[in-house]
Amino acid sequence: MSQHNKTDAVERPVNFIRNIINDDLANHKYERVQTRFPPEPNGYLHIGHAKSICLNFGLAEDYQGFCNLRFDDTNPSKEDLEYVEAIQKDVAWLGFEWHGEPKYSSNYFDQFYAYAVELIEKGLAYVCFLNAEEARAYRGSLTEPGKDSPYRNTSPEENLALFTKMKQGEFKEGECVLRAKIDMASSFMCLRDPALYRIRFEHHHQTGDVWCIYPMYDFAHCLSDAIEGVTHSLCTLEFQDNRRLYDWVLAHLNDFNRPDRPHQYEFSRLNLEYTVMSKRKLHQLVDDHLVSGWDDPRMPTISGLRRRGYTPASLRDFAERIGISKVDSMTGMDILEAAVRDDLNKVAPRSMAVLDPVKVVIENFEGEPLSIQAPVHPQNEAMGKREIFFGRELYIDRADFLEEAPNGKYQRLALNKEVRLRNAFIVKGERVDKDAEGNVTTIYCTYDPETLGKKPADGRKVKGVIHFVEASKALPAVFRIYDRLFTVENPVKADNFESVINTESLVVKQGFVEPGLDNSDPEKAYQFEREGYFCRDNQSGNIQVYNRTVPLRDTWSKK
RNA sequence: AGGGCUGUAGCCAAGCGGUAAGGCAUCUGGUUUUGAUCCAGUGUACCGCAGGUUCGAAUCCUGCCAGCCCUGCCA
Repeated sequence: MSQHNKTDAVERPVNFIRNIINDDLANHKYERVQTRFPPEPNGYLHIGHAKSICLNFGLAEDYQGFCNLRFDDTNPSKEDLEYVEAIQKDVAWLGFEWHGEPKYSSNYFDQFYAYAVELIEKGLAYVCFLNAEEARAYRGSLTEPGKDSPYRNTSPEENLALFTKMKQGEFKEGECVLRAKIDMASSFMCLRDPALYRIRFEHHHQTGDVWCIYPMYDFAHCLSDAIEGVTHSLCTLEFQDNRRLYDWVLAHLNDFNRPDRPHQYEFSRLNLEYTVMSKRKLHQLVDDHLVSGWDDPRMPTISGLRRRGYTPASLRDFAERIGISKVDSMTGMDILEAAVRDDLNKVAPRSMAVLDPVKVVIENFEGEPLSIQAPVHPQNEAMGKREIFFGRELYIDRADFLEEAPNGKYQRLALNKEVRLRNAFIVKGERVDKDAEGNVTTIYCTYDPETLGKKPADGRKVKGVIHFVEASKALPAVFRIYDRLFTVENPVKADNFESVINTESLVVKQGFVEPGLDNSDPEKAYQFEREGYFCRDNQSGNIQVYNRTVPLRDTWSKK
């Protein structure tokens, strides 16, 4: 019990929130840690949510507390069951377990109502009949104080009666709201008598039609935290001002005016280069058919990244690498890509695929294709062997052949030059056939039969290695090569963000894979050697369709 | 005089008065049947700027500059 820290050897990087928690525990402000991940079910989760999920659930794990999954469902006009289901799936896929059943803010609607009544009784809330435009005018501006609503001094008794009528549906939508009575001159705009409840005759996905008044975020969120016993309520920077309202509400309710009530802390949201993170923009991409859906592999959504081939481990590692702070930052894709490569390099079986095939004929090879046992992972023998073939007709990638080697650094196939075929023999380019346009149609080679699994006996050096597939056994396959969705680092800054979409963010290629991939599983990662990490598309059915997750690191083509 | 925040290497990010961690990227060697991996090495960071306090400041104080957020009956 002496340490509130780790349960295992995993050391997570420190951040200011951990420092706060450590202090709180040391000072006995709390004796436990409880967090929550509180998505609004109005869209799919993206990698920015993954950062928050890893933070909240990670803290709960490390401090042996727990973390609730709570749907912040206070606005029935924007929310949908489709999203609550998708969100649960994504959180679970990331590998986190929420505490007990999923929670909903709507579970607490009765309690919210009772707390609203308490505020009214204390003369701290009133029913206001100013319409939306009037309320805006009364609010003042950033530099001028607002004016008190004419309904501000209604008696608690009268307000109670009015609020009851609101609940009973006796007023029209927009006719009135319940407001907190705070300070119309506050420099925090959110403290200028904020609305607590509004009228919405709307069907709610959890509570059906029992309510026609719905609480606002600022009222519902702090109360949900307090009701659940959350200790550290973590959110993003734009809620910094709202913290004053969060504190005000809890401070004025008898149940929660205690030192161990929840406290809110804000960290900066994730911004990733060459993509967008706001739900509005993501919705726009989907609705305008700029992508195939929420799970388009180019989307920064968790479902998109999953379909792209990202693993839960890689996303969690990414979250750890970028850390938590309060700086407005723009994170580079390189960190995300480094995280997947690190994971996939360790776990992905190796295979060979030719994405842009050109035929090779081995002139001195006769007979049936030869079976060869190749390692599934050259650095991990425990992963076993796989069967590949070598024969008279092969495919290699067009990019791996030039009639004439351009310089001494060139390590691929050329006429009169030797190169090793990965996992097989050394071959030498002899001559080519071309079509009318001058494109190479067939490369004729000879192979050295003494070089399977060994270097040439005469000691000659053959530096290059290229990959191939044997033609008669190869499986036709489609490859989807993905690139960044936008052409600029920060699409939000563009005048029209649709004009800055990368038209080459998806390039489809037709080629071949090894026969062993016949029944590869969707979403399972493979390394196609020298090409990158790919996974079978989860919607491709019986056709071999592979999505490129990320190419291999390339320190050579840039030179 | 509106308020709330933030400014540490190309990008993330530790540091909380004792003289700048780490990751990514970069570069250089070595190993290698993936120009990958792996291994070793590699950074003069005016710690936003200017003053001040101190034996000593990225860390404390003052002023300035820059960026982000706040006037939904959205979250």
